Amino acid sequence: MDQLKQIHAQTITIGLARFTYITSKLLAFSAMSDIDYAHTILNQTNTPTIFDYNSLILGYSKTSKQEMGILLYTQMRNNRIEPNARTFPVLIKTCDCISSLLQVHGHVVKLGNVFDVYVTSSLIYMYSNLKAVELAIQVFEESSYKNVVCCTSLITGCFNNGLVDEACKVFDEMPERNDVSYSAMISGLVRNELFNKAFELFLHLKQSGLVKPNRPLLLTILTACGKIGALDKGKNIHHQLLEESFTFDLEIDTALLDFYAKCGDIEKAEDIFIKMRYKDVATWSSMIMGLATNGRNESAIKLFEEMTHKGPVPTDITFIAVLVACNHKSLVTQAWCLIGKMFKVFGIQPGIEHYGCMVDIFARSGQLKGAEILINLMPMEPDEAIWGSFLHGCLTHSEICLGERAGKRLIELDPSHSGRYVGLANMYADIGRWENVIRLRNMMVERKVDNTPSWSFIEVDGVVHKFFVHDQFHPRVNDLCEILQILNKLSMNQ
DNA sequence: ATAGGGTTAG
Repeated sequence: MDQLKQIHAQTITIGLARFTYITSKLLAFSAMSDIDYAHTILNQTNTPTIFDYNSLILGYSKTSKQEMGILLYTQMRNNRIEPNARTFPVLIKTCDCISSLLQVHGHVVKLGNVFDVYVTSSLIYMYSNLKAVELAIQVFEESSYKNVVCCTSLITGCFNNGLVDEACKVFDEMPERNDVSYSAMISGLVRNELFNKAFELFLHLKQSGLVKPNRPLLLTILTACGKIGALDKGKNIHHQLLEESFTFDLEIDTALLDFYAKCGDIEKAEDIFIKMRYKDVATWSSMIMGLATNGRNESAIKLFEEMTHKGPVPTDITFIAVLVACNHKSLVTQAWCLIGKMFKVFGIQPGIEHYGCMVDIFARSGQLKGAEILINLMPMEPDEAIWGSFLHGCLTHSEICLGERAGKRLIELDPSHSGRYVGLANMYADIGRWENVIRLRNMMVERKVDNTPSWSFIEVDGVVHKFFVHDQFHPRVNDLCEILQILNKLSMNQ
């Protein structure tokens, strides 16, 4: 950037600045790294062109000052500079609410001659980004020319708004696919927890050799392996990353660290952490969470303290990680202090996960009253996890009345929610009040509550095995039950 | 002569 400033100074000294394309080139270049400097160049230009505005709006679209896009567009039009087709893809990217996007979309339609496939794909991307996926679909359907980018935009948009079937349909029907569209498809499946489908498609891609898996795709697959604990599969990706000689950078190293930690190889994760030259807040958070979920709670808390002294500024996610460690050690006061510190020192508003951790800590340690007060005080609607912690705490500390009251109130609040019946029923079952369990089950049938059961899974030799509660479908269910009994006995004797 | 869209780690 300093060099760029020198060049800029020189163009002014030797009089080159009057050649507008030289100044424009400087502006475009600096808009990528120093937006304020780029804006100064625009302000110093006597007759800014459409090139200058387009470059500057693009620059702002990549910063947090999104609102500058519309502002510059207005200023540009006041200066009687007409926008062209290249103005809109970048302007659309700076729209931070649906009303400004609708307004910009209106301008595109009104001008007519600026509507092209770049504008279409940007509109699809931005409408779905702002949670208006129906409008994205509408733009897509009304467009006469749909290229691979438009289709990919819509696939991502559908996936991010829960429209899984629609995303698959667009992918199946698109005439041409490249590495980015495969990447979008597979990462969308992973985000929607359709891991088997994602791995199937990845395998198909590798075997067919249609397109080469790119860096984002390999990172997505690695993350998916971590989420389902697929150690061997993930190790393969690790090797592939080495073979592809992608430069091992912050993102890849952090993804690897997180993957090994999630698969239980905490030593390997620590090894990567220690060897990393550049670590950012995601790296630290990942390591703290890895230690906490692997039972190394003291180390997690120690690492967090080290981070506050000489590491990057923690985020909301870092605090979740250290709260998990506190939870495992029943450090009620310390957890409470951390949440206070998070808000007062770091200005981070507690989210539902932070409240969730705290309720769980209270409930586990038997402070059910504290947990109840917190649930009533929290500014958002408590979710399943929070009520689950509370009910479980009521049960383990024999606070049956409190649990019963909470469970009943929950069902009244949302009679169509199966989890609320199941939570209370599980509590009755554990204390042997079977008549109440049966009553709740009947109530669910009468009220036609959708009761899709929960499930868990494990990957063995590349196959994901899925289990429901009391599921007897697995071919080796007897062996599995026998092993479970042995494990239960072992943990009882400890 | 200069300016545009889709996939990516906690």
